[in-house]
Amino acid sequence: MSTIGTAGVTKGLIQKLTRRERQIMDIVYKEHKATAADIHSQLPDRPSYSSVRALLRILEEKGFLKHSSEGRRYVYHPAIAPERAKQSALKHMLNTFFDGSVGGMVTTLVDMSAAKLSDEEYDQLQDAISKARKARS
Amino acid sequence: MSTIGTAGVTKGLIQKLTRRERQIMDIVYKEHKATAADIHSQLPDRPSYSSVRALLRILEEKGFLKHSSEGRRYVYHPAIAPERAKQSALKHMLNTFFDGSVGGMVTTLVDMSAAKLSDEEYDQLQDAISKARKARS
DNA sequence: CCCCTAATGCTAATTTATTAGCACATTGAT
DNA sequence: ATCAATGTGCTAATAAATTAGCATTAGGGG
Repeated sequence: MSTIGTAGVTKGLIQKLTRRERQIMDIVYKEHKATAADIHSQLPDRPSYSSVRALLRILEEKGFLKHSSEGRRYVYHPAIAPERAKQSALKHMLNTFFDGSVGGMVTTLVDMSAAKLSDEEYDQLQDAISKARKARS
Repeated sequence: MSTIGTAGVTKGLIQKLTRRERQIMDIVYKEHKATAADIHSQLPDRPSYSSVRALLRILEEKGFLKHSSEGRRYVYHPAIAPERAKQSALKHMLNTFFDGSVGGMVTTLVDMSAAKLSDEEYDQLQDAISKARKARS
C-alpha cells in the first residue's frame, strides 16, 4: 500500500496553535467566515467576549486569520486557504492514525458511516474513485 | 448527501489537550506504544527529557495514557482505544472541513493521492466500498 | 442632539502549561 | 562492591496562554 509523505505541506503550522486558537480556527473553517460574536457563541466553555476578541487579534497577527469590515463589524476569514488546511489536516491524520494508508482511512470512513449512506452516495463514491483512477497516468 | 453527527463520541476529550500534550498523543498513536525516550526524540522543538516525563505523568493523570513496565522502563500506551480516537478525529474533521460529507472527504483524499495509488490499491478501495454497501441493510 | 447599544483597541492580571533541576532507585559492567 | 548509566518522582521556577476590564468610537432611535 502506498503512502503520502508530510514534507513541506503547510508546514505543520496548525499544529502550533494553542487550544483556544485551534477551537477558533475550527469554527472559522467550519463556517467559512465568522464574526467575533459568532465565534463567541460557539466556543466550548465560553470565555468572555473580550477574551475572544483578544484571541482573534492574536490569530490575525500570527497570520492565521484575516478580517474585512462588514458594516460596523469585523468578519474573520481563514488566511490559509481551506484547501490547503484540509489537505494538511488530512495528511496529519493519515500519518498519525493510518500509517499513511489512504485505503485504510477510506475504509474506516466508509465503515463508520455505512448505515447512513444511500445508494446514490455509494454511487458517488465509486464514481469519485473511478475518475481519480482514470485521471492518473 | 448524508452526514455524521458529533454527539457523544469520545466527547471531544482530545480537543481539550494542550499543544505539547497533543504532540505527545500523536506520537503515541502513531507508534502504538512508546517510551519517554522515544517520545522525547520525536517531539518538535525538543524540550528536556525531564519535561517530557512531566507531561507523560500529567497525561496519565488525566487518563489519556497508561503505562506498563518493560524491564526498567515505562512503555506508554493510549488509554483511549485507537479505534475510538480515530473515529473521533475523523468526525471532527468531517464536521470542520467537509460539512459532514463522507463523500467530500473521500474525494479529497483520493484526489490528493491520486498519482500515488496503484491499480491494486484502487481495487481495494472499490472493494471496501462495495462490501460496506452490501453489509448495510 | 443625546443617549444607549454594540462594536473595537489596548493592557494588565491571573491561570495554566511548560520547563528544568535535583534526589533517589535499579541495572549491568568491571 | 562500586561506579556509571539510565531510569523514575517530585517540586519549583519560568514562560505562555487565557482571561477580563476599561476606554473609546460609531450608529441609530427618540
